[in-house]
Order: sequence, then structure tokens, then C-alpha cells
Amino acid sequence: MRFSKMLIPTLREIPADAEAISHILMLRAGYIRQLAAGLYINLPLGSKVIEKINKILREEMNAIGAQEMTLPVLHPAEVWQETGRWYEIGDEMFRLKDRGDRDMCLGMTHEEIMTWLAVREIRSYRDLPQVWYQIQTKLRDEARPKSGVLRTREFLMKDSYSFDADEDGLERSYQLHADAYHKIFSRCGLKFYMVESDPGMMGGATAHEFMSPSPAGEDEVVLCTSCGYAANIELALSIPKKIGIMDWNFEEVHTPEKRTVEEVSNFLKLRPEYFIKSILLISDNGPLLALVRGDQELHEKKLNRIIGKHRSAQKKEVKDILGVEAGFIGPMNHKLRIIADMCLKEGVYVSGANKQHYHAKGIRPGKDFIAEWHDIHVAKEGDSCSKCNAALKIERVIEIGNIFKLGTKYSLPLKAFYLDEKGLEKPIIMGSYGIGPARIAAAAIEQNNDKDGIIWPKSIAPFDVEILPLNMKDVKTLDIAEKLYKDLTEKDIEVLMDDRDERAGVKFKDADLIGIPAQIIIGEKNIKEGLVEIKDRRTKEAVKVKVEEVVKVLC
RNA sequence: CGGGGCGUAGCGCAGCCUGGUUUAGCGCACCUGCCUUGGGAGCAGGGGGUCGGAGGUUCAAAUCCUCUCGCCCCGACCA
Repeated sequence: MRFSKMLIPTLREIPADAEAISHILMLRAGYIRQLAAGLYINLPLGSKVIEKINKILREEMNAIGAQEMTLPVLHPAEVWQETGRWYEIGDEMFRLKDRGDRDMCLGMTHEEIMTWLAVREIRSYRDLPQVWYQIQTKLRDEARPKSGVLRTREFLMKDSYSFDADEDGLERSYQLHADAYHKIFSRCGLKFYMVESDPGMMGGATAHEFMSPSPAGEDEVVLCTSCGYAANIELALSIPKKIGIMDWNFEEVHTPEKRTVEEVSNFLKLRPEYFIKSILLISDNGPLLALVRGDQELHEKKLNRIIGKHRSAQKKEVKDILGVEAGFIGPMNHKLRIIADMCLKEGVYVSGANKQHYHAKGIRPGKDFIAEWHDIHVAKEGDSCSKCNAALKIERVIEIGNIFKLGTKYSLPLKAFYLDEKGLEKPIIMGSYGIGPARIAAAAIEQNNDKDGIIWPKSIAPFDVEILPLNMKDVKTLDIAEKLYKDLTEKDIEVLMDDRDERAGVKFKDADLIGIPAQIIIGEKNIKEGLVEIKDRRTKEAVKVKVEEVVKVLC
């Protein structure tokens, strides 16, 4: 491809609206343009990258026997109503009516539709297993689109669905996907982790996410470098660092106007880990107390799994229910249900005395209060691994893929049954597996860039090589450029030739920005000796090569 | 949805507080010509603006007031 024939609108300045590195570089290097919040146009270069990624996706999906198909983006409401998601999902679903006033929605994922198809086409155990996939647009009315292409309202997704006769079959399909995903992300040149994740509203028991490290990510994962434990922070277990057990006797201490752990901790000259934070929550079954150690944060999602829906109490409710102001609540002498973090089981602590301007010192769990013990704290860097006790590490990541065991969550309500060998009707056991190609591209940029621009991994670069004829008015330069362009193209190397009548500096800057892995620089001085330079975008190292040998060197 | 910020030429910004002196300005980009060709050159000339929109205050509004739309960031949410 000739640069002059391709729309590559590079920007010299940093667009004011972009913050994430991948976002800035995709805009500056002419890969994308924004239409509206969370809606992006893929320019020619951007499309080429997505196509490269999709090709890898197809190869690896096909390799595990998955079959590609395409499904509508516009769905009738009925099928979503049958699984209940029409009602469970809120504003995030784009809904509309057709001319006949029928309720419709835009597909945010395709479990319903794939299962609808399975209902009609799978009848016998002989038809199983099946893995169906598509690479298709999804639409979600995101509350907050952000970070360029990382969180958009319309995005491409490779989504596959497995249909098996039993749990063993699902396990095989799940494992096949996990393996394929490892290959896909490795081939795309990404650093990534497979971590345990919260199945959430997708249903089912087991789920993993593929996470690619980047400060632009929205998630955090907890990693153990010793035993390999890896989990999304939303469910990661950890053992907080142990503290010494004090031999305080129970006493009430005057702590005037000292409410937060930080204030009391400074006032009493005691580290926060010797405190118990007592938090009043209102659940559907009434008020309860949650206790975490002073140096910890209460983990809403973990607690949610134990007590269901809840919210924090308002100031007035605290007063009404506990008879004391927030800031002086302690776990003693309540009739409320108490959920406490595991690590509080041992030790002697300080907490509110349930009395204005007083805290209680010498609180002994089990003696001064009774609680249900659970891991309800947010894992922290330096906590110990719950499996092997080694120190845990926390990393910010981009979710680039996920795999879910759905079980019968969709096959039961939609009646996707098959007949087994004995003629018994059984529900199909399903799995669902997603990958976001745009997030792969963004993660690749996040992990591979320098001050000059993008440095694409070879496998997903829009072109393999960029030719830079520095002086377009020099006939010899042109001759060599054209010859190399032709020779390389014939060898199936994808070449971008910067044939614009621009100064050398402009071509160098744009080439670095765009990030094609190899550059062939054709300058007049080197030509006199029959040489051109081949430069590595990543290392910036250039080697002089005879014109005739360029093809050989690059192949 | 809560909090914050920003909308002035294709991009990046100044002007706004303290209304008039601006025919709304600067850099880059763009067009024409000359010149130049190894890291975003130089000179000369030129085109491009409903100052996000609506309403209001005023003799006079980019500037003050009200409403509204859009975009970004933090949080909540994220099937």
C-alpha cells in the first residue's frame, strides 16, 4: 500500500480528550476517530489491525473445532424475556420498538440467541458437542464509556458458546477455550494472566478472565508469584499480615471527637491494625454489623455473596438502631447479626465503645462479641496468599477475554434439551467465551510504546514493513523504492511505502508514530554505495544492507 | 446516576474574571509560489469561525445571567 493512497491522518499534538496512552496514540497515529462518547470509527490502519487480530482469533477457534456463524444484532424481546434478562438488565440494554410496536433490543451478548438456535437444531446426544462462535458487534449503553477503545458502547466481540451433554463435556470445552485463549493472546504479543473471576450475572459457577497488565485497565488482579494463585480482586482471598496479640484488659478510653480509625489511631498512638472497624449495613433482612480490621477495606462484593443486597446505613439510622453516633460503634452488646473478617478471630482490639466520645480497648473476639467469620476484606499488596502464604502482588489490568461455565442457566428457561443414549430428555450444558479484539489492540499499545509512538508486535501490526524513500525527487531513490516494494510484496510481505513528497523528518516521525515493526530507509548517501538501512522500530537499531539483499534479510 | 472540568478554525490553545479598543487572535495543519530534502525546514501570499445551542440583561455579549446539549476525568455501575 502506498501512503499517499491511504487515509492516515496523523496528529502532531496530543488530542485534549485523550488520557490513556493507547487512546492518545491510536488517535495521533491515525487509527481511530471518535464519533461520540463510546463510539469509534476504525480508520484504514485501525481496521487492518483488527483484521489481523480477527484472523488469529479465527485460526485458533477453528483449531478447537469451533464453527463460525453470524447472528443478528437486533433481537426480539421475547427470547430475552424468557431468560429473565430483559427484566434484570437495566439501562445498559438498548431497547427499541419496531414499526409494529414490538419490543426489540440490541444485542449486548448472544447467549439467548445462540441457545434459541440450539433449541431448534440440537436434538440428540449425537449432535453434541458443538462450539459456535461469531465475531460480531455488541451494543451496551455504558454508564461511562472511557479510555478510548477500552470501554465503548459499540464494540466487536468474538463470542463463542459451547454445548455439551454433561459437566465433563463442559469441562473439556472450557479447557479447550482456555488453551486457545492462551495461544491467541501469546500470538498477539501480549503479557496476560488467566485469573479466577466472579461469574456475576452470567450465571454458572466457574469463570476466568484473561487480564493484560496496564495502568489504563479498570480491574485489579491479585497474584501469587509463588504458587500461581491469580484472581480478580473482586473475589481474591488473602491473609492480612499477622499482628501481635496485646494483653490489654478491657477498658473504656476517652476519645473526644475522634471518629475515624485514622483519628483514633493517631490519638492513641496505636497502629490501625489494632482497631476493628464496625460498619452498620442495611440488608433486605434488616440491619447488621460488618467488622473489618482497621487497616482493611470492607469488600462489598464479598459481603454481597454472604448477605445479599445491602447498603450502608445513614447517619440517622446508625443513631436509631445502635443508639450511638457513627465513629463510636463497637461490636459488643448488640443483638444484630455480625459478619466479621476472618483475621479478627484472634487478637485483642480497639473499637468504638458504643458510647459518645469513648472507644473500648481490649476487645476479645468470641468473648466480647460473637460473629460469623468470613473473608470480607479487600486484598492488599503484601497480604499473604491463602493457598501458600507467600506475599501477594496486585496489578492493574485490562480484561481482554473471559470464559464462563454457564451450565443450564440458559438451556433450562429456553428449553434447550437433547435426548441421551437412553432416550432421556436432558438440558444442554453450556459455556460462553468472549474476547474483545479492540481491547487486544489497546492492550498491545499500552504494553508496547515509547515516546515516539506505537511499537506493534509483528503479528498484529497493520503492515510488516514501511519503506521510507527520503527524497521523492531523486530518481535513484524512487527506482529502488519501487523495486523493493514490488519484490517484498511478491514475497507476501505487507508493505507500506511512504511515497509522499514530504521531508525526511516528517516521514521518520510518522513512521515511528504508526509503529510498523521494520523500516527500510532509502537515503541518497547510502544508495551511492548500493545500500539501504533496515531499522528496527523497537530498538531503533539500523543495519545497512545491500539493496539486493533486503528481501532475503526480511524474509 | 453523584462529584469535578471543558466546549472559540481541522488540531492544540489565548481572549472571558473587569462587556466596547478585535474586522475574534496565536501556533500547527491546509491552498499558491519560490526554496529545501537524514528527524515534524524557510520565505512570501492566501482560504477557513452561527465563539456548542436557545433565551435573557444591555445602547453594546465570545465575555454577564438562566436553561439546554455535548465531551473528558473521578466515583457508582459494568451481563
